Amino acid sequence: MDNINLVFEALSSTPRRKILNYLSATSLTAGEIAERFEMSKPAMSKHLKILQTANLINGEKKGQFMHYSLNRDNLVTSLHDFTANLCPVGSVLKKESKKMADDNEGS
Amino acid sequence: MDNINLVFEALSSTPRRKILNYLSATSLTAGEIAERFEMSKPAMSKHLKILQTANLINGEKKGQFMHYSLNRDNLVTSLHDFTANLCPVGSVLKKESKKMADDNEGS
DNA sequence: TAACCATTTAACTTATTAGTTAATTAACTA
DNA sequence: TAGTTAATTAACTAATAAGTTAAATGGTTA
Repeated sequence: MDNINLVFEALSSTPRRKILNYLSATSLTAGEIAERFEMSKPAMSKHLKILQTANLINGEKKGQFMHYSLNRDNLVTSLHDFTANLCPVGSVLKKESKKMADDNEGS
Repeated sequence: MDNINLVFEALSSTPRRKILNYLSATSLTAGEIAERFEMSKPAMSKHLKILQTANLINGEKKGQFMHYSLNRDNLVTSLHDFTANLCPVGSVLKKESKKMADDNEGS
């Protein structure tokens, strides 16, 4: 399956989007993530695998712990590429983009 | 179901994303869209309904024809809002945004 | 080594999704 | 009015997704 397909498949689940939100603050182990949900560890493990296969998160094994972190780059570029294909240059996307750039001017 | 949920649910299907691509070029009737797929009209009708419920397309009845068009605004703002929540201000999103703005400078 | 802990895999069940054909609704036309 | 066309709804089937518990894997520690 190609990447955009994997990305949208991964993002279609509310718990998976919630996982990404948790990981946007900090890296977490599989167990720490599971703690934040009312769901078994095996179920969580599947969600994490789906996110990792879509390249939206990275997993790194440290001893017996699996540390997961957000892969912002692939998330942003995937969604950006998708949107860009649907939006003719000079149209909505451009306005949105300019607005974003302007909003962040001072930071 | 809240809108972001509907949006990602709608976008998780390859045929539905393909419909959006067709509609990015021009508005089309339900029948014209169905022609472009190897799928029955009822199946297509369901996909169109899902996209409309997510507010990603608009449907307008003209006589016996149903004309569908892309709702770019909701698509772009939904994905933007989602991304913005996951990306701390001043980080990847900002770079992406600036890049987009720069790329479009001349247009 | 033996017991323990974190995580994943396997096997399975249930719910949901995506498609089909047949029937219905509504608009158009001879 | 009768027949045709466009689109949707209804009823159903098959494939997929999402969860469960039990078992396996691999690293840690007494």
